[in-house]
Amino acid sequence: MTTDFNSFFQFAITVDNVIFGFDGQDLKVLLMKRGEIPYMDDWALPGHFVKQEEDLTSAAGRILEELTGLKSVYLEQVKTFGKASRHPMGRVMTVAYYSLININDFEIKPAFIAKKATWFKVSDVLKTPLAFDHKDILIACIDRLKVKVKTQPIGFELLPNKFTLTELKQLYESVLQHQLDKRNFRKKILSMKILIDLQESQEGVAHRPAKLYSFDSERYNRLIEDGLHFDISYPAMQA
Amino acid sequence: MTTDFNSFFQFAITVDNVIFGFDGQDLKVLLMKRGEIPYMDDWALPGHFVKQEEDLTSAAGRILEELTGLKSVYLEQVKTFGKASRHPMGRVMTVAYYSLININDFEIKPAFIAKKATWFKVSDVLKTPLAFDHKDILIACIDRLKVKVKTQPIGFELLPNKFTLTELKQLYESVLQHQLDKRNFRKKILSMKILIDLQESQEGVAHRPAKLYSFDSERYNRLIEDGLHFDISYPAMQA
DNA sequence: GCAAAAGTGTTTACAGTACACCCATGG
DNA sequence: CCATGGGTGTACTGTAAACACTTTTGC
Repeated sequence: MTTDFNSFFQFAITVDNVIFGFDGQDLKVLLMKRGEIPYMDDWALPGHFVKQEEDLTSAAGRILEELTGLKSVYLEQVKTFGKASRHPMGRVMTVAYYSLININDFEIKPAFIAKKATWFKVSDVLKTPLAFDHKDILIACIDRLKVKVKTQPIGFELLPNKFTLTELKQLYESVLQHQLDKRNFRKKILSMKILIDLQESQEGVAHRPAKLYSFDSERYNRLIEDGLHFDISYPAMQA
Repeated sequence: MTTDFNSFFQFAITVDNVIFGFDGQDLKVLLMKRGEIPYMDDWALPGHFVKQEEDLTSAAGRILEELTGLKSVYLEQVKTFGKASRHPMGRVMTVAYYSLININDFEIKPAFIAKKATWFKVSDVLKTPLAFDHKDILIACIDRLKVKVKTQPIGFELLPNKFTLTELKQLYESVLQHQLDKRNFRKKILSMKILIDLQESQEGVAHRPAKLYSFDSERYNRLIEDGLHFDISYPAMQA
């Protein structure tokens, strides 16, 4: 009975992290070039083994911080992948997380530059193979992000503190893969009253400068309690 | 390096399964009385260790089938719980699934009767303690079910093949914890044209017998491709 | 004929949609 | 003065919401 019991304790757990960023134009994902077998030289999601005394959530945070230096960013567990054959070196399950970071706050830590951590356009990565089952993991995280971004104000995590409405719209379009109508989008967002008008404008652009806004999370929380329905849906489409 | 690597392979993985049923009145969950330490004699979710050569998904299906004899029921992975301290006997992560079964199809397998597998009203279980972190797991599964049932036609999994519109409404009310307006609910469901009118009625009830319907999944799939939005939301409320 | 649940329509209000032109700036 | 993207309003349409009475059966 005891030996039987011990035989179950032979799994390894990894966390793989789909780190999303937004460059003002496209949704991006951070990949690393593998320096070891298996899948040597293939692109892979950043990830690592969970340590014996480490909470799962802490492991996810650790991976992100080791790589980017960022703490307390948006991090959400998505799904656990556990096919017996998924890892050639043994029985390894992986728990997929995704995180949303402001691409400007970020610099790749020196220790990881050798591993060629790089941003890729999500749409490009979907066309190329990745190590292990990382393509499946990426797809699961994209799908979750699409659902989540429509009903929770997490899109702001991908933007700088100060942003324009056009940037916000572009962000939603690149995540949802749908065009949004400019006037309807502005009307909807502004009517929620969850943005602070910073009374500032862009500078040095060769066109009428856009107003800058920031997200008012305290106000958002108050409004949610009063029954606000945050919902960005893409029936507001355009040809 | 190799020893280091092997040191990661000391986790055990379990699957815990929140099995939901519906008795026509309330949403129910199946619990088992633990016959061993830790948490001897406490109520717990059905679950078991994942075996070395077993896919995670297969393990979830196996647990369900061993207990109920049911195959190919609705089964969805929800979340993995991995606090280092969550299991007193060692490092055990658990992957939570929930499943939806038709309570009439079901009988507890003899091997499990000794373990006192029993249905409880979900609303009652939420008021009592459970073994391990199973309360957290249950809550996560309820939350997921609430979200899912609104936008996917999974509620039918909990009903007999033939059901009345009142039963369907009662089901949604017990899952969503909101009253729905009778006329608006009927109008909405029937306008989707995803139910087959069986041209039969209840028998032996002491009031006007209700018409029986069944869910037309093929038609549903066709309509979804044509852009049907399945959405049962509870703004259709009543005092 | 009474109790109990099934079944049925209309009106109102709000939110989603479609759509085109003027404005401010840099070069 | 031209190119570029920023910013604005209105009319229409469809769906959600509120709401009360009649019907059918068993006893």
